[in-house]
Amino acid sequence: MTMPPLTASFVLHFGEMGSRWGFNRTIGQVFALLVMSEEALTANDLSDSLGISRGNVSMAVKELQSWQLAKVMHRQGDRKEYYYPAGDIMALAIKVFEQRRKREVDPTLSVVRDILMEQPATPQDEYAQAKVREVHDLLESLSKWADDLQQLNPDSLQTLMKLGTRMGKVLEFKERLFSDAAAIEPESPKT
Amino acid sequence: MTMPPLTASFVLHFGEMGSRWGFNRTIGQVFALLVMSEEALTANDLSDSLGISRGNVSMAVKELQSWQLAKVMHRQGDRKEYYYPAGDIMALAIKVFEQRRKREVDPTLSVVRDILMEQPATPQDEYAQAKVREVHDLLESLSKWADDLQQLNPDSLQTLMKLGTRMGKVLEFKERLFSDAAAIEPESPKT
DNA sequence: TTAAAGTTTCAGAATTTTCTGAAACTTTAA
DNA sequence: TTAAAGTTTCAGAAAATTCTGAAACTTTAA
Repeated sequence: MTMPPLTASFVLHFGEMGSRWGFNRTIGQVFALLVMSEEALTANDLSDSLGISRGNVSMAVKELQSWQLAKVMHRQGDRKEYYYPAGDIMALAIKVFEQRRKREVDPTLSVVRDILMEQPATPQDEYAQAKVREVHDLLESLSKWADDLQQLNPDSLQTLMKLGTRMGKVLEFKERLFSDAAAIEPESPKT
Repeated sequence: MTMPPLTASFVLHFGEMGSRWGFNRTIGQVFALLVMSEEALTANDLSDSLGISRGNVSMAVKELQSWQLAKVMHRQGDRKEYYYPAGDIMALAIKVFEQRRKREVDPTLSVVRDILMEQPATPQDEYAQAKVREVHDLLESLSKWADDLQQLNPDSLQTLMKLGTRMGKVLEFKERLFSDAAAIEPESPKT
């Protein structure tokens, strides 16, 4: 089984990008090939098309299933497992995001929380802890925001992205109002 | 020069996370240490504190400067270079995002565009190209959105993140209106 | 039961990435 | 000029990651 040319170039590129996207070359290639294929593929199809070992394919599909990016199906009277992508492009992208946050943000958030529980031992530690708190606050709001966005259905997400700049305009206007108010009543108590 | 304990644990963690965040352990550690330090640090400070070679530090600070995450300063009557973080936590986070997009999304967008220029050679290629187009559209709106967000000043960003869920509610409401309208006038021409 | 058809595992090989440290280079000032 | 104080480079060593392929395992059906 050999890949049609356009598929091949996409698959190869996705393999190269794999490591930047948090998975390795093989996983990237397998994922891309599943997405590009109209039909579900067997482990042997993948192994042949990509020229990688059967064992490697096995690890890759396992990993993709753990990322919830691929699923398995069976065909009538056929014992082989057929792999296919777990949803449309949008759904897959959302899952990749979700997983990356889990791997990239959550562990840091947890370490950062532990550090904030500690008693600072030196003045430098006090400074460090203040910085860690900033990191904590930022990661936490980021994380919450991502949660919120993920609750949205894919269509709302699309809408939101299209909204883009206009959203920014609204916010800036709102903030200008606030700072004007502060300038007018400079001696009002801080709340 | 030895790091105070809280700093040390943060720095070590950041080193471990380094690779997931798109840079290696050393770069992660150097960056974290710069952020945690009240004073700017010399290459030797970094090398001593982190227990890594002078050459490695040199590469790391170079890389951090190329990411625009660190800057150099000099002190009166002192030839050494002193490194410090290029902005507050929020500004640094924004830069990390920007850089990651540049490294993770832009190359794919470019490959994807090339593929869309090609003439599909087989029916499979046609299917593949349709999928690639979906990927393209998604990446492009994502990229545009990120651009828009980056234009915002840090305070607006904070506000936006805090807005979180409520934003989603608004959008869902808006969409409900749309689909209701469609249900009421099912035979109206599509525009 | 047995064997055929398939999947998974994992030790070690291959590859890739990172790190060291010595040598080369640069800058400053005497 | 020269040398001291510093920085950078890069070949090869070390470490980490990925991949292979043979053996072990599982499932199904005759």
